[in-house]
Amino acid sequence: MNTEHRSGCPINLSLEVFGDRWSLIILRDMIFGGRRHFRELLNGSLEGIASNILADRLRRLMELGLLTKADDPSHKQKAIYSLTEMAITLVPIMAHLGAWGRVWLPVSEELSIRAELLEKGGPPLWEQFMDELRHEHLGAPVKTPPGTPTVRQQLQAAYEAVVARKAEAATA
Amino acid sequence: MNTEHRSGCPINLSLEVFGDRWSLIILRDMIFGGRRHFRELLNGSLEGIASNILADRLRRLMELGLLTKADDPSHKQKAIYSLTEMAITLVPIMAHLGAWGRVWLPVSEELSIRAELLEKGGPPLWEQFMDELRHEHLGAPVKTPPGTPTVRQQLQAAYEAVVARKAEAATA
DNA sequence: TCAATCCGATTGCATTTTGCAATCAGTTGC
DNA sequence: GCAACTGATTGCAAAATGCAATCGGATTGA
Repeated sequence: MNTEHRSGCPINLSLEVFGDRWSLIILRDMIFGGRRHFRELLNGSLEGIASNILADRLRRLMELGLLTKADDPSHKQKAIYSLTEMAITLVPIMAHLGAWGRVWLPVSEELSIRAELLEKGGPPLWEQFMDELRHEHLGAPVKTPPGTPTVRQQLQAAYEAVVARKAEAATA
Repeated sequence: MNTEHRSGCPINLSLEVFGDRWSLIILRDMIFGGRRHFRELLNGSLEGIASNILADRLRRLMELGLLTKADDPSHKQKAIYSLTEMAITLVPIMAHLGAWGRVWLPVSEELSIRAELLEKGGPPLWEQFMDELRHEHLGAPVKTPPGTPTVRQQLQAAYEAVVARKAEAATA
């Protein structure tokens, strides 16, 4: 990892981590899309990341301590990427960024419903989501009662409801 | 302004605004450093931005609606840059970014004291700061009682106290 | 008056980063 | 055996960045 920094300012250092057009997109897809494999990130990305950029950013995010990589026991060539605690604690920042974008930028309705729910849920919902991510990626024990729908499931259901409603409105 | 977007996702759109190494640095210096002129931003920047990059980013931030530019009545050549409401509402994101960076990145003590105070102050302090910025940049009426120290003054005083303490410790 | 300084930029140029398409060698399922 | 899929790598053109020098106009100080 490169240890030369422009300054010791927290905002500058954060920007040295995320100050590009792809790193946060990859983390978004892992956090909200549940993606763990190279191909899932490559083909599932709405924005169409190139494979060389994806490989470079995954390597860089590992060097920075935001991701780890492990072998997939089911496939000798597959790698599973996991979020570290450092990356999981970005959830509140993602929520704020989404909320800000929803107010000021030309977001699409179906893609902003998740941001809306996250905003309305506030810190308690973010904490629940972070616990779920710790379970998925770090093997931490689950804290929510069994049977509780996961935050990602709730967000996904809301997204699909909007898509279905818009499809119905279009055919009606 | 370019209206082609990679996707309508709020996080992606936010990244299209801030996904570079300088835009947020400029906004940070305007918000926390109170800088309004080209030269102040050019020479005051800890990270050493180049003048052509600064000119390009100021133009871009104006196109995006985050800044406005006006003539300085005291100097026919000077331009005054002002934050818009869109930029002022970034304060909570700045606070979160600073808090995250303080935990996970090699920040310097004197440059992270502001982030620490902003974090401890929480949303009420952010709101007070945003009101002050609305007064400075948008001409909005002040809401705090007269005589109350401004948030920027509080942050600056804390910064200087750390610098003074470290200087004393170094000579002792 | 007049030179020095400051103002917001602009220019030229070398380096670095990015985006895109094609390709790679090993693994898997059939 | 063989096509499809795995995580990447390579080559190359285009764009962004970094740096130093410079611009014409405005202001300042002697």
